[in-house]
Amino acid sequence: MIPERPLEVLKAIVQDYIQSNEPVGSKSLVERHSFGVSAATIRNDMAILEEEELIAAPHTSSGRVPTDKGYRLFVDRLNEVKPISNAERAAIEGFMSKSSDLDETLSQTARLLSQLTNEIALVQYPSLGKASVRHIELIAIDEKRLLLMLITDSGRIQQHVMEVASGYEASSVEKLRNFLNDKIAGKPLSQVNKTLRASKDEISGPLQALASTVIPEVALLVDANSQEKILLAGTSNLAKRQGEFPGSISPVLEAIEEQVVLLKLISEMQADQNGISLRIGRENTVDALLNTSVLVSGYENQGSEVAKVGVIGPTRMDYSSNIGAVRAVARYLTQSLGGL
Amino acid sequence: MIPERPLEVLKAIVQDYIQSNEPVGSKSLVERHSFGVSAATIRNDMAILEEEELIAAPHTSSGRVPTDKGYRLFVDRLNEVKPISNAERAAIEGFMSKSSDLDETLSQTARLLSQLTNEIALVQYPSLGKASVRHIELIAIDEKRLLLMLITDSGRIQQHVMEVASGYEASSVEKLRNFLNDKIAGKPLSQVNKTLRASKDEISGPLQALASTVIPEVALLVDANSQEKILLAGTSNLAKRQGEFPGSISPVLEAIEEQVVLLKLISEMQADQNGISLRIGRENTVDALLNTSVLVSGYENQGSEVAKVGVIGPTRMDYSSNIGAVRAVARYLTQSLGGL
DNA sequence: ATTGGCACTCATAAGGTTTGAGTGCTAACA
DNA sequence: TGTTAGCACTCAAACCTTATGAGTGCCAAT
Repeated sequence: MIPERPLEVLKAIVQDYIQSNEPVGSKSLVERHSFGVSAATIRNDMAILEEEELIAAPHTSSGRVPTDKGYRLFVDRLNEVKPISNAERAAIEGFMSKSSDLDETLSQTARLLSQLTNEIALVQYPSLGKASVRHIELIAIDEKRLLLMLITDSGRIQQHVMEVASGYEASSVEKLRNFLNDKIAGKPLSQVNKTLRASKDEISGPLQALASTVIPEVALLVDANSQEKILLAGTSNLAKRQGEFPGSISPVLEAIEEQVVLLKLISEMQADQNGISLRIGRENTVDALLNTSVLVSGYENQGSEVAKVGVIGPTRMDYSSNIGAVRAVARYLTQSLGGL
Repeated sequence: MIPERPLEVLKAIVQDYIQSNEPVGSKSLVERHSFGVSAATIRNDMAILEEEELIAAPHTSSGRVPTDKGYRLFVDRLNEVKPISNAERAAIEGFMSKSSDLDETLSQTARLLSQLTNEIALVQYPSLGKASVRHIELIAIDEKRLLLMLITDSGRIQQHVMEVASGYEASSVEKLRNFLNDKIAGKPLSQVNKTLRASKDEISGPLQALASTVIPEVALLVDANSQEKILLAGTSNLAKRQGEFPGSISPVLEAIEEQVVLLKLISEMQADQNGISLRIGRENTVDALLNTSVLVSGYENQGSEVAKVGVIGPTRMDYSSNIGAVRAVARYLTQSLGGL
């Protein structure tokens, strides 16, 4: 068990390092914090912390830097989340214009969060695992093409233009639309395909040709729809803060552009009691994110968590502020979706 | 008038510099190219080029680097466009899967072009200046909300969820939809608002309440629709090639994220006889793009140019290959839209 | 448990020197 | 007139070498 003061020292080290991006030494620590003991004593404490691998020295006889484990302990036990300032609250409220449009709301949220934190913000589209079909729409575009739309109760709208054998009747389209809605409106997405397959045979006559073209496309759209999707904002923050990154930033950018990896990562993350989850440095299984922390919070729609929103930044990010910001934004987003 | 050999020297300088990213000197020039004259002679030629401000020396007695003016002359008079290789052609054809979906096609195009050139690729959404309404759709989502969709003949589909006073009738929605389509289907976007305003009074009875809510939203959607939009891909290429950039890349990234600026820029650009337009370095009026070149080509739909596609990269980009790639991709895109 | 003291380390900065690619010029040459 | 060899000159970059100083680790004293 680590005694009290060394933990305070760790806290101070994390704070100073986050602020200065310089390894911090015993002397500057006693100068900037009032421990009431001498530098030599702090050095002893630091030796304990190093023993525990909570801090490390970039090279012999330089200041110390928190390790991933150090940040972890800091976040879990020492960090007080900084509530967002009034100015920030105002920014959030002003920014989150009450659009009824899901796409707009989400992309605004992403931009907002990236501005608030100066990190890369990510917003995951509401998961469709539990979503169900609200409405399916079939619109004739021209003689050869139909527009197929799928609207889910989470507000997500997906569309796909499909080609069909020419020469269908306007009335067939309408009939098919009604048929489809009868069958699958209200049904959870996961059951749509099964239901469609089962009811395929109910169609007969002139509709059949059209139906046999359209139904597979519906299935495709449902599949595409259950695919998760992520929105990013503030990628230029990374470039701006290049200096704060050990090594090169380009693998990070690449990993982030690779949405699949990110999705897998954040879906694995388990929320703590505050709804926040955090992966620090190597805790991310992804190699390219070795030096980054991923901080996300779930947001809700209709009472249950549907997806995540958060930030990605260097491990030495300002956890206090960022956790506050992410939490606040997630809350506002939930609220905003509630009204939607 | 600049004599022949100095021009050849300029060409060689541009090529070598693009390849090596190092200032190029007289000696290495004679080594790598067969001018049949000595380094001293080349030096004389270089003096002429410097006189004309086609090349410049980063510092006294170092090699020379092309100026913007030098690149310009190179591109206009010396450069042979490198036709794309078979491998590249195959890549393009394979990549451009024949999706009927405009969004998909464009974002695929952007990714493709960024991979082909290793630059940042940009694709402008088809302009709506001359586009007309193909279809307008009004779909009931729930008691309080309608989904409004606008489909243009360029294939662009725009949607907006709007809130309406609850208690409308399903039949009213249908009537209003038919009314709207009667009025504006086939009309150019620019006339939609006027037409709607003019025909507002034709509506009477129970429809009126609904119409007065919906029509302004249609107008909004039309406006939003005529707003240009740009798609970017390969932003991480910038980070990767950081070293090739004088100064910092972050202002560049910021400028690029600021779509308005980009849009203005590319809309000002005039195509040459090959359909290609190019701004080199300072020719871009935007300060942040001082060290970048913007290379775009128009692409067509239904026989007339609708928007642009191209790349952004350092002034010392490989113009030969990039022009070829942009041209090819623009052609394939045109073709791909034709079938759409 | 805490502290002052001290030897030791090592990255970084500062200064000095070398190196070498590259230029500009001139005088000779074809 | 165009070309060339030759040479003095320049200057960034590479390479030393030498402080400087923040920082450590440890020990003996408190």
